[in-house]
Amino acid sequence: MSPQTKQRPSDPIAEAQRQWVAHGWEHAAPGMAAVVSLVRVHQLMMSRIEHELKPFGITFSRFELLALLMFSSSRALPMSKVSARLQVHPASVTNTVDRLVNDGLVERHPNPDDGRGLLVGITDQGIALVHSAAAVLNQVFTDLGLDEAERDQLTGLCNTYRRAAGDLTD
Amino acid sequence: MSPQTKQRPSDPIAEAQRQWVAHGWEHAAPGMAAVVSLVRVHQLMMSRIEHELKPFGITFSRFELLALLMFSSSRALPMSKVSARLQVHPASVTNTVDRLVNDGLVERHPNPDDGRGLLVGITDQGIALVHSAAAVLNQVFTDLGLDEAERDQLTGLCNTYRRAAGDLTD
DNA sequence: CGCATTTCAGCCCAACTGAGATGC
DNA sequence: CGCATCTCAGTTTGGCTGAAATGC
Repeated sequence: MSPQTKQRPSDPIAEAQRQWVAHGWEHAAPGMAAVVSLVRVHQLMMSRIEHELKPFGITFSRFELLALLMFSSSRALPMSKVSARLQVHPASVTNTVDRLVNDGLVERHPNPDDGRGLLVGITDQGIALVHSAAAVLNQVFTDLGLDEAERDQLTGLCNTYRRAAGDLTD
Repeated sequence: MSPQTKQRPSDPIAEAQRQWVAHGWEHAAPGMAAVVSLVRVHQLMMSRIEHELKPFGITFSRFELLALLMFSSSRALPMSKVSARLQVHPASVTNTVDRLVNDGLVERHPNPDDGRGLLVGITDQGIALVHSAAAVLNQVFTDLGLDEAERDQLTGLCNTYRRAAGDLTD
């Protein structure tokens, strides 16, 4: 490679913003930067979390489902409630539950209150796994790389966005 | 369904945070809330963006690739550079480029400077598509639902996180 | 020679759609 | 009856790995 070809890594997002401005889209450039930055942070966080969870043989979405069940009063919930709480498509819940059943972490039971539905319950093995996985994840959550004020500011801005998007009942 | 069963939608994230505290993980609860909130905002933003792009027959990652090419001096880049700039795996770039070639939006050319490599160049059709799609997306970027100060604060916090994660060359 | 570039086959995961079975 | 719940089959997307082809 020729000299100068190996340029400084320089932030791809800052570079994109510069191009946006150069192209006459300066009014949209800061919004674009905000979106792409958030996408990037999401990617960094998720890959960190998935990396930590790998030894446990679960993904973050599976962890979320297990944690949800563990915290419900009877350690079991109807599929429909799981879908609503995790805000994922019912067919995706079926899919995730299938995998967790395969690994012996949850079980399906008939719902005594509604013959159409099923309950998903977490097994003892699932409970044990959530505990060890949570120990590791809580470590990550506790040391995000932001101080407490910044972390709460971030949460607050997310809430502002969610409210504007109609994701919160004001 | 019995009365009271149809509860207020109440924020699933706030609920999770309550459970975290109730379970003795109060030190990690705010970090958990920050992460899950950001994941949720990412989901909301992406589904909004993908919805806007649907009429154009492209996804956000394809849009990013097209925009990158359009802004490069010769409207073409080596695969390796695309991979570095978009921070995606080389095999994923091959995949995305395949689809774009299929739709006539980009073309592969031999790289005159390096016989091993290929250049991906955007076609006239690709340029036209980026222009119309950008018009719609810039609309979204301009009106995110945050005011300018909040939007820039969000970008700033993302940068702080990225720096802590080693994603920026300090 | 060792190294870089790119593709390819193959895998996993998550999401969605549309159809159907079952029971309220 | 219409409606809700859930599964199932099939498609799309993206991301990754490991091996091979090519040329520096």
